[in-house]
Amino acid sequence: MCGNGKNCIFGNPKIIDTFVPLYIRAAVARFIMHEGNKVTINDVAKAAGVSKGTVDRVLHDRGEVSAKSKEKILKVIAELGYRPNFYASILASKKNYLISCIIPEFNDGEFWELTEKGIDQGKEYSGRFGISIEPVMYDQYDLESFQRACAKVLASEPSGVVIAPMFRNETLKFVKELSDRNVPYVYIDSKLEDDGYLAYYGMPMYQSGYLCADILTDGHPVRKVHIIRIARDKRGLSDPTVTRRTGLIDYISEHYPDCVIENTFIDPKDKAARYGKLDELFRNDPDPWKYIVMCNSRVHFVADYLRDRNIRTCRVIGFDVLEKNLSALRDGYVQALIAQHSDRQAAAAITALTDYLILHEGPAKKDNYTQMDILNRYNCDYYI
Amino acid sequence: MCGNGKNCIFGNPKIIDTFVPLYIRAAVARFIMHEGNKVTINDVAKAAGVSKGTVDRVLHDRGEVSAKSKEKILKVIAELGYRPNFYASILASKKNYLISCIIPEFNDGEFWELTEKGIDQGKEYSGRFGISIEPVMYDQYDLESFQRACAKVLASEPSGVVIAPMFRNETLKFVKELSDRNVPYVYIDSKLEDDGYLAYYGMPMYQSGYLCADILTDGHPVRKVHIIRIARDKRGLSDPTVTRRTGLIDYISEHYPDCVIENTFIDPKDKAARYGKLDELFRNDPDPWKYIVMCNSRVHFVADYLRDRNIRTCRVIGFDVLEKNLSALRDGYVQALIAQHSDRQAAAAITALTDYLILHEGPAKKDNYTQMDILNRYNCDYYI
DNA sequence: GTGAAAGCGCTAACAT
DNA sequence: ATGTTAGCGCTTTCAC
Repeated sequence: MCGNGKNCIFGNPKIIDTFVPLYIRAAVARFIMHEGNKVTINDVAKAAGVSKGTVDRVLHDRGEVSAKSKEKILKVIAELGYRPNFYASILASKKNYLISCIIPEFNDGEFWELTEKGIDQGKEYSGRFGISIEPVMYDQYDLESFQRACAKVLASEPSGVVIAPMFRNETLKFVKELSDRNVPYVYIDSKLEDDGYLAYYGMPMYQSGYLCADILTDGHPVRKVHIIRIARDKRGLSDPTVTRRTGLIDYISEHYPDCVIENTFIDPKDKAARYGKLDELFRNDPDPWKYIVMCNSRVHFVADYLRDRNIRTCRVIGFDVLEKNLSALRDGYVQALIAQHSDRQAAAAITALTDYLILHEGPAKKDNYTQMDILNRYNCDYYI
Repeated sequence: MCGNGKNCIFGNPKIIDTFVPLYIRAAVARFIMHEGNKVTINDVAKAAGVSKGTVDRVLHDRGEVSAKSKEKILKVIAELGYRPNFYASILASKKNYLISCIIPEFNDGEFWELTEKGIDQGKEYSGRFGISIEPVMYDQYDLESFQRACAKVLASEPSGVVIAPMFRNETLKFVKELSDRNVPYVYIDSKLEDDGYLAYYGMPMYQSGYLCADILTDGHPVRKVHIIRIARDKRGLSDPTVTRRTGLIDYISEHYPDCVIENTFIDPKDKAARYGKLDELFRNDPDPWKYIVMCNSRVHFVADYLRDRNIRTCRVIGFDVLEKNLSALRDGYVQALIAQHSDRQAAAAITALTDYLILHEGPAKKDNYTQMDILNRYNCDYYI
């Protein structure tokens, strides 16, 4: 269970840091992996005057070693700049690592589909190192479903967890348990305020709202901005787009202090009601040019309405590369999409965990904000 | 030398395709890599009634096997869905693979620096599989320097080559030689019309020009577009941006048939002359608003001029994320940059070659066009 | 607490 | 042309 063990020398890079002078480490790191003269576990054993078995025991911190031997071995390891050969390790090991990925379930063409693709990409990588991946889905509108997912994951005793959190409190409880068990976890999409995660991969939400507002207004004399929002039937959910909306609103009030912001709530499941709301919006806004934005991935709802009503006097900005959004973009009902590679986020999360488990190396950066991609009809076909 | 050998079963996926029924392959592919019951070389040997040694010989096509045995072994391999365990393979093998990367040399902050970073990323990956990387630079304005680079690479007998071609004819000669030697090669940045490459990673150049024009004009009533170009002292070079310029010009003539396109050539090495040219441009164009574009990565030349002359009545679009370009973007002297992840291109090229050498798997797609990223002051800080 | 030894699946040198 | 065998560096019993 190295990699999780606090005292495992690989799990605790500081130990190596303490012993190995930097100039040696740089050199060692370069060639230890494969070139010629590597230091092997045998060399260490000899130099420390013990057997491989004992070295292996301290390497993986599985006890049954005298303090004296341990100290000696650690010292020799540092002096020689020994690094384990993970081919040999994997070959010889019967271990079966498992990484569980907890994400919302989805229908075809929805946002989380891309994340799942990323999980598959990550699986390909982790698979090479003998690590298997188990996706565990939950209903993002159902707290109990999330709890069940967490319980299931805990029961499977994973070596690492990737999680896209939607329920704040429950997630905090869950990751606390992971921490207690020394199971590393990585946030994707959004993160919480705890500090125990190995890494985070997601979009800078506030900035994405700010950027969105800039693209929406685009220097035009905008007097009113319509934010279309999803009417959520359930409460208690952390709204994943508040921060984005804040960025949007901040930009508007900074650059267009007189501009009015109007919220319209639509029902994703009731087309008639949705159209009613949008009709109302168009009836009440006298301005011939409308500026419309959606802060989530469902801008295709607006596009469908505009297509049906044959309205082309809007500037519409949305988020994410759903197929429906792309076709709205191509047809000119949406002027721009702000996209993110949520597949890469998921893949990066798995890669980070894999490297942590196999190489005992944490990611270079803990918080990784992915780039915000601006898509229009001319570059969207080369996306992904 | 498997992976290069034409008859090596891994080098020739069709052989496997022929023998293994699809439904078996799917199942096998899933678990062969690591889960429990793998088929080993021993199983194959037993089933074929020969020894491991013989199986290994046909696996790597190193001859000295009777046609009969070979046939039998191939059949058994297919039936059993045997796939080699590459940990064991690497562990036991003394082979030293080398991938050479031929790219233009550069100064700090120039375009190719990012490519070099990508090579380092790729190296990290390939390094794990015991493959070393050697970058070989050439002067992109000096044919002989390129020839020397090619000769050097050939002399080092690489197992694979990554190349960013600038000299068409010489490159064609070079890759012909590689093909003859069965050395796989991958193009990055741009590619040639030969067909022997394993993969290509680069930007869709024509489309990038088209996109650029769209961003430049942005719905404004544009009457003249200034293309700033680099005065090249040497001839015989294939201009890497012609195609991009064509895309740009096509867009303009399609959307702004009356718009005039004016070329201005500037000298990258002579600031005074450069400023003279630009002064002239500004003197001769009566329009207070100017539309300026550069099709290469040097738009910072224009930005510097505008900064010095304190001119803010231009819409300027350029390419690529040099530090100088980014600061021009932040300061508002450039309105947008069209960027590409040339680091990822290089890394992907190395990954593709690595997988080809180790796993004997070609890339999913041969031609890989990377996305075109639109950068403005609000999203550029999250790029890379 | 520690050491010895038997593999993991493959490669390659050496016999035959 | 084919079989045998000694490793590659590490993990994991099983003795002591």
